[in-house]
Amino acid sequence: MARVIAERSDVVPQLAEVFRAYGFEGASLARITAGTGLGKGSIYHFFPGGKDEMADAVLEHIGLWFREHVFVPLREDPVAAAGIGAMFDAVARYFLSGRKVCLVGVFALGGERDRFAARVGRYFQDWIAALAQALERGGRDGATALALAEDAVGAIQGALVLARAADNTDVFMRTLERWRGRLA
Amino acid sequence: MARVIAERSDVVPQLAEVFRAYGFEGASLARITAGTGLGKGSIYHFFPGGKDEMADAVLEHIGLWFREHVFVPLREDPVAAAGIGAMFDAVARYFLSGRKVCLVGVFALGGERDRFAARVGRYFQDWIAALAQALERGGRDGATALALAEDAVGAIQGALVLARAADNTDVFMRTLERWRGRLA
DNA sequence: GTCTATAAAGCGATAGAC
DNA sequence: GTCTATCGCTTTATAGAC
Repeated sequence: MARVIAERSDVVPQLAEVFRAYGFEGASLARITAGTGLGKGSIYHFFPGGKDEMADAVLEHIGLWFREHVFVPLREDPVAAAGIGAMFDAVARYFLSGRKVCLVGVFALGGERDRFAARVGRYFQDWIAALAQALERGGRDGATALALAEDAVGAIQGALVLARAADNTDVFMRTLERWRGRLA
Repeated sequence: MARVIAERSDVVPQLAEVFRAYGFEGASLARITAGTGLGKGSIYHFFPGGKDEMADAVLEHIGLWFREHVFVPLREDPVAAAGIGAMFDAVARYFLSGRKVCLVGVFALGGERDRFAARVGRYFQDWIAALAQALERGGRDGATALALAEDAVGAIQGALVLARAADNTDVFMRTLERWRGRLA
């Protein structure tokens, strides 16, 4: 009988979806084995530290994705406005236009914050800093750039809350387009 | 030995703090009895429907508070700008300047959304509608008023996420003041 | 690397005495 | 209205065969 041998890196995105769907406390081993298709034995082979290590790996994976697709373009695109445009495109794509929720935001609001404080804090801090730097390169003064960056990143998180509350992604896309305009 | 007899209405705010601190799944009966100082027997006497009924009572309690202190001033203050100012004051007070998280937002992002969809959806819908109406009374056209209301309510939710992620309430108060200015 | 079996603890909820 | 004792189930995590 043929069988597929998994790697740790294959499991992380699947774990991310389980944590996103149920939260940290709600992501039971039963749901994790269902979502990954692996038995407990395999899961604990990859993550001997249990759920904490799984969630940590997921947060690291998300951090890397944002670094590559959002923070780096913001910091390094020679045309600052193009980097900002890339950010909005990447965000719309990543959150599936508002259907998918931000796991870092979920962890920030929940009791998991303290446990994962370092990664959660750094994610937003890096995002705001990268956007502020791009806005400054685009010609704004430092204080305005920082305020706008804080507002835009917060607005994206807030729009995800509203979209999920209303079960309607339109509010997320409308918010994204309004902020695209404000930052242009 | 003297002992205090509790009423259902005394317990609801304490339950709110437990749900806020641990989320719905994380709010175990053990934490609930610790947070309320009541045994399981008393808790189930007040809420025979268990945790679902407790959370529902908490959401209703929050809804009533916002209706009284936020939505009504927005809709009925003869000076629209004064109603909007009252909203920002009430919000800063309610969320303890960003130290306290929005339970409705937590439920919206988590797996609890579907279970409490009606209350969660209505909370934000009513808030946005009341603010948009006040902005329109203040002289904005309908489309602008709605867009601004959506942005402001989303910004408040997003700022709570950022404040808790950074463990720093300043970002919440800064956001509130910027939006107070934008809506003035 | 994968699985099943199992342990020990915690879970939500109920029953019944007071 | 409050409590303790208890039920049955699920939880995380481990052990050990393959």
